[in-house]
Amino acid sequence: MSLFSKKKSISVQTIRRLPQYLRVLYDWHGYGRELASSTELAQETQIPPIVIKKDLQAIGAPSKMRAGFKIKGTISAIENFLGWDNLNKAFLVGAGHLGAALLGFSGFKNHGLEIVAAFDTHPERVGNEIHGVHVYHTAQLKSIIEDKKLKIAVLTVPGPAAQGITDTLVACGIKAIWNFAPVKLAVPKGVVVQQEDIASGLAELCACLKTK
Amino acid sequence: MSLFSKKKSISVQTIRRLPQYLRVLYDWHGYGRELASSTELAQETQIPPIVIKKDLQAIGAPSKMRAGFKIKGTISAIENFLGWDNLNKAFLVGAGHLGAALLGFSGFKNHGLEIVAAFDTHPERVGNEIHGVHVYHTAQLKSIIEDKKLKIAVLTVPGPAAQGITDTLVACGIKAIWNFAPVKLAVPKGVVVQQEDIASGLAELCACLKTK
DNA sequence: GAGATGTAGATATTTTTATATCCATATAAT
DNA sequence: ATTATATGGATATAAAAATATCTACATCTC
Repeated sequence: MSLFSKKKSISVQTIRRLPQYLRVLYDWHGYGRELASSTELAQETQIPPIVIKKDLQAIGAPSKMRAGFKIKGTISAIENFLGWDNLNKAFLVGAGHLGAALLGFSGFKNHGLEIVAAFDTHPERVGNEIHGVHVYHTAQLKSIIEDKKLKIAVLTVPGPAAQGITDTLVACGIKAIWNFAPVKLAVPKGVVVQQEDIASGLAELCACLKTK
Repeated sequence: MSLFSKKKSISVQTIRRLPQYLRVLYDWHGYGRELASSTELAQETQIPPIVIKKDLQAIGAPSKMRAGFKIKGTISAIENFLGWDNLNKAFLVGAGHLGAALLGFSGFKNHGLEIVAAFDTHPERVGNEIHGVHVYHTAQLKSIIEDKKLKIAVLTVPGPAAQGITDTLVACGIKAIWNFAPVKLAVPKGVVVQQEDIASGLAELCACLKTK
């Protein structure tokens, strides 16, 4: 029995469902509710109750046998599991339309992310503030990453620029990249890349339309 | 042996991978290449060659036994499967930051989507053009949907407004909704909703960071 | 207090998806 | 021509995920 026995390898799908639970639980918590059951969560999220039960079980959310799950405790369990209970300092590279949209999304504070800087190469963007976040020139990446101790990069540059920026980020010691460019990034082992591909969702929608 | 035997029920994951193949194939096609193998695609996309082989097999992409897959034919097969070989007229509701970013994304033309109208309620947005697309008031939804024979809705409104707009869209006969609001939409059977949840990807990234 | 009810917990089963293995064959090198 | 090689095709295996089933128990109703 090792210290690593805790690692039950929670499935990716489970992880992707957690934010959905969180949203509903936040809502209910705001109304002063204290307990919620899998079946109630199922009604709200349209996810089968058995799946919810297993997901919450997997991350060790505290529950009461008959009464369901404690809302406050479940929120804490999810936040803790995702590391959303304390803020990671992040920055954004590529302050174009999408970048600006992300900078304007206030919800990240609830998601463990605090975007404290933005970078771009366009002269008309550099030096401005977008939604309260200063835009630096990309040339300053290294110094500011070190200075502000930034950990997570949000990449919203055009596809052709993505790999070049990534190489710079890796050289700066960044270990986590949230990539919105439609490019598969090559990174050394130990660097986590989360690919956000808008086309995948559209493909799903279109395929569903065609077969229907 | 029915006529429906063709329906091999292609997996969602396969569908979500198709756009990745497409991007690489477009690129190679642009260079005048004619043949590509699973292993080559695997190198470029970092997807295991066996998966690629099965995916392309599943949608019936034409191939040559030894030489690999015909790039042109594979592109056609994917485009045809996804219905991306002819444009669907779409519109966008919610011309905020994210909406504007999507309107500025020219790539949709390659993805079977042509956004020909936008809607919003803010007086300062209504009447403007964003990236060449006119912004109408949401009150005009019904008439313009019918007038322009629009089929697909892209929903980029704030969460609280999403369900209300959805009800209107359903009443207008819209059958496909691409939803970027972090809300699970309730729709009648027969209406396809594709949920785009940015928090899921972030959760994946954070969980990956924590367990590493 | 007794029983009905709905819940989490644990386990088992099924389904889906990914991965591996072997084979026939077209191509390229010799 | 001959051989080596890399590929798609087909099948089999493994892994992952979803779903079902059963049990024990806390709460509620009467």
